Amino acid sequence: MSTTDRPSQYEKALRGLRTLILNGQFEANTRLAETALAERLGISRTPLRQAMDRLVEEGLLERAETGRCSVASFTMDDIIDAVELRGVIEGTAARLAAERGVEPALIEECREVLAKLDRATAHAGAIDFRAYVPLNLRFHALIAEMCASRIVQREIERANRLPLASPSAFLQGQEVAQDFLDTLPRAQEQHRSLLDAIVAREGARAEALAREHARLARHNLALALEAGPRLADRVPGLQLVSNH
Amino acid sequence: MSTTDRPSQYEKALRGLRTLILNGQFEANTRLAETALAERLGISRTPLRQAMDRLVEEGLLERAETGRCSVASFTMDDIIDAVELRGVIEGTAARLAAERGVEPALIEECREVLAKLDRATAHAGAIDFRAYVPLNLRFHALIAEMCASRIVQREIERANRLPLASPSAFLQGQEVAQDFLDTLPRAQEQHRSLLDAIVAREGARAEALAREHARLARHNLALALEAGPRLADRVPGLQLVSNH
DNA sequence: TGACGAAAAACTGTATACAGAATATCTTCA
DNA sequence: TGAAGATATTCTGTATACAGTTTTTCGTCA
Repeated sequence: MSTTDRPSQYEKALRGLRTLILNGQFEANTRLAETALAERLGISRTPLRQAMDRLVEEGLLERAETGRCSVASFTMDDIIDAVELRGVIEGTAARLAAERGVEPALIEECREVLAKLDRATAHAGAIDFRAYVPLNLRFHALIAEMCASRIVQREIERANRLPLASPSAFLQGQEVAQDFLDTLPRAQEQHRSLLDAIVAREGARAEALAREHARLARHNLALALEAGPRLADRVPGLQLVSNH
Repeated sequence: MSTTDRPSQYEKALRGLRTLILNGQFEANTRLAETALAERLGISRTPLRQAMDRLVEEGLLERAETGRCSVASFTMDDIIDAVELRGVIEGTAARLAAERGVEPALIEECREVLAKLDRATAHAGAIDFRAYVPLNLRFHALIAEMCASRIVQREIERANRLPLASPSAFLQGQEVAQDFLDTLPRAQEQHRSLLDAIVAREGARAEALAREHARLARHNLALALEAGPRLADRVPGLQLVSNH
């Protein structure tokens, strides 16, 4: 179950099926048959069903009255709301961190991440995209840690699993789009302000900044859809969004 | 699977096990053995395991590295954070409802519920507790509906399942406690103001009011713990909270 | 007496069989 | 030709068997 053990059949099923769905191997609303899928993934139905239950929970599958599962489809509004919610919950973590105070070690690590992000985004013409993505993820994880609440942290993880809501949802395959790259320095400025607010114990400001920061993802969704179907193949899950 | 069908074994397992846990049949951190539980509930291990996975997801069970499940235990801080989060997410629903506008029929139904709640709480000395609980639940469900977002609604339902976080978590077996009954008229006034704010399209006010309203639950938690172990037997799940 | 280690028991993860329900196919009749 | 019904196929929900771990028990030795 951990990093060293070889993965269980359940994990194999979860990872495999999630990858199939996000990579667009099925059209939205496709009905999935357990037997066929189990064979395709090389496992039995038992762990596959476990994985399917989990993906229903995550929102990637929908279960009909009869028990059958189909691949979910999303509207623009769904994505917008999911991003809004992620912003709200991250904002709560930021506010609680500001209100309750944060361990200095976390602040310190966050400053280091910000410095590295600075280096990656300093030159608008030559942004180091490869470095950016994991650093960005780390920054957001640190904000979650700062609230020191396992309940809030748990819900942030969940909110990030909502389809296309995670901080890195639109950071895939967009390294070519210039108008997207232009948003990265702006995002980095928001990162800095957010940490400042938390350190200064300014809860309301921290919350507002986290929310506004999430709005960038909404903007990126619009950019991604403008870019046309060419991009839909490269942003995981994007082909499950209807009307485009 | 629906209301008319007889419940599936999985539903039987889910309901049965959840009831056992919330009614305090197990101490916090008790390890549960699947075989024994399945026998006790009169079903096989397969649907029981499904139910246990679900309860892990809900936070009522914890799964160890080895796969074993144990009954969760909560600290005061866990409950406080869960209530805070519920307030934040309900607040988002209220704000979105205000910002985006609400179908008149929903407003109308909400007004009727408020009127009935008025009647139930009008006389501080003779509060109709039996009527209050379902009406209160209905009011909160209506707020969730008003945002007209399946994503937000979904997360509200989830937030309500967080242990002891639901709007009615502390409305069980407290009909005897006078200082608790005293909070009900205050809650009702908040209900009214919240709907007013939504109708007036005052998003920020609606959000703030929903949050403050959730804080009442926190206050009730304190009251419940003050009341001592006598009450712990009557509020489902309360015996899973440590240090009291 | 107490710690260590081996054997035994119990438990979980997974595959599989089977029954009943849902779905698809085919046939019949207007 | 098209709709309706019957049959056949497929699929899901559940029970159960079994293998590999984990946990417990028991006996041994210092």
